[in-house]
Amino acid sequence: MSSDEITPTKAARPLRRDAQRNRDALVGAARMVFASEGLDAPLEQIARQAGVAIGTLYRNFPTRMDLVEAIFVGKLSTWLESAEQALSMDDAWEAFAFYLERLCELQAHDRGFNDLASMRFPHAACIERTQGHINELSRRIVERAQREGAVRPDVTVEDLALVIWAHTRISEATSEFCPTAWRRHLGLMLDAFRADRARPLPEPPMRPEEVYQAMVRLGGSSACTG
Amino acid sequence: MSSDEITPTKAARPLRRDAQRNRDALVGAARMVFASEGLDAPLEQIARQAGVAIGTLYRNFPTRMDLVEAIFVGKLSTWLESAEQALSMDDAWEAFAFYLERLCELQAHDRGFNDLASMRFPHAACIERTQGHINELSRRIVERAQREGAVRPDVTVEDLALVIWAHTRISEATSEFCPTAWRRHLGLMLDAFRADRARPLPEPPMRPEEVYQAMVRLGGSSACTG
DNA sequence: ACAGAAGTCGAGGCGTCCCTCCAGTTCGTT
DNA sequence: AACGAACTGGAGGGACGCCTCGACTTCTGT
Repeated sequence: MSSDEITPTKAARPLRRDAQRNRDALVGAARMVFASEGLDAPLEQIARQAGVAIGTLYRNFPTRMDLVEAIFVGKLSTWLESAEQALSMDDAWEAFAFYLERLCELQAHDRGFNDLASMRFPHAACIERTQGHINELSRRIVERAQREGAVRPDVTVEDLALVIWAHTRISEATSEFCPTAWRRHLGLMLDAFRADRARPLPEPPMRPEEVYQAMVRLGGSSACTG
Repeated sequence: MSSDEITPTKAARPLRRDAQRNRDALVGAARMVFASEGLDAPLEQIARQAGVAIGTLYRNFPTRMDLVEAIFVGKLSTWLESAEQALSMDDAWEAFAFYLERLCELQAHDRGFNDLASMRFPHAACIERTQGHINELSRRIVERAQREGAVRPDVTVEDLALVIWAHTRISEATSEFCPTAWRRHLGLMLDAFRADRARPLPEPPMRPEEVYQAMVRLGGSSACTG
């Protein structure tokens, strides 16, 4: 608590060298398996691929979500950084489009991240915090583009959830035989978001809590007990 | 083969009365369970809800797909009829919009149909045939609207698959807390399809076989062995 | 009312995945 | 080199879902 400021909870003495090796192998295996199978992949498959017994996995990551956090903090930061980068761009429409494209690209080849982006896990503090932060930035990206008249005024950041959900399923369907199909969908969606000649929408936007609840609900399936 | 022309295969003598009652109960239960849990719902849950033992379910419907066919021929016909109705409408854009709305409405409160619409099952002849037919009509709906300049010329019927997939996940996410959210997504997509707002798309359309393969792949998860 | 065909039940074998537990091994320190 | 703490393997119990099978029950035609 005094000298090392990283991870102030858990004084966590360094792992034994063999243990560290195993942990690394597990993280590597989980990265691959989650990417191809999604967040509810069998943990035993991950252990097997890491060349380690199941007990060792559970020792290092008592819950599935611990493993998920370990894997995805990085990619979640990348997402966040894309949002920041977008906000630093000059053209607000370019920024908006850039941001969505980046996000979809991150989702495109990783079913695990795909799941993660469309869910919320109230008990995974670290992920939760980042996602909240990202949501703030997303809102600013949308609002800025609206102020400049590039994005239609009747959408809200909640509508981005629709894009994320849509993208999830589309890339699940197409990743194998037609891995760039999502770009076409995104192109259509971008046209939908443009301000010029927008027709009134038949339905009010979701409220933020509704989106949150919906994402929690999706997360409920992958045992996320914290 | 001579007198009764209905279901020429399977001379199928009528069921015993109690057996018919059980079969009906199973169909009813399956309708409910598939609607709320999707096509991969546990069959034992269906049997339980029908007040019948699992063996009886298997006697009536040796494979899951037999049950699925029994449940969904009706809804599939409704889908087909909506397509026909659209083709009989005067205004091609209205027809296009009407058709998509109808389809999404059918999907909206039925996770089973939701699954079915986004998958193909090569071994389920009856479903397969109807879906092929629907696909033909969809193509004509799109092309007519394009000929009249209502729908942008760079889309194809294959792009409707994107709408279906998108809708699948969106209604899965929102059905509980925000059950009309899909209308907003559909509104956006319709704007995306309008001819007068189109920017060039970044990606060519999928080819028909690619869509087919993608849908077969999605179907592979729910044991569809015929 | 009876025989036999038709239908039903549900236990049980199989497979998958979850997670726990502890005897045995390996590491790092002295 | 030797000790104790840290770590590991993997058997095993529990939950769930699939599907089969044969003893039992119920219907229906005569």
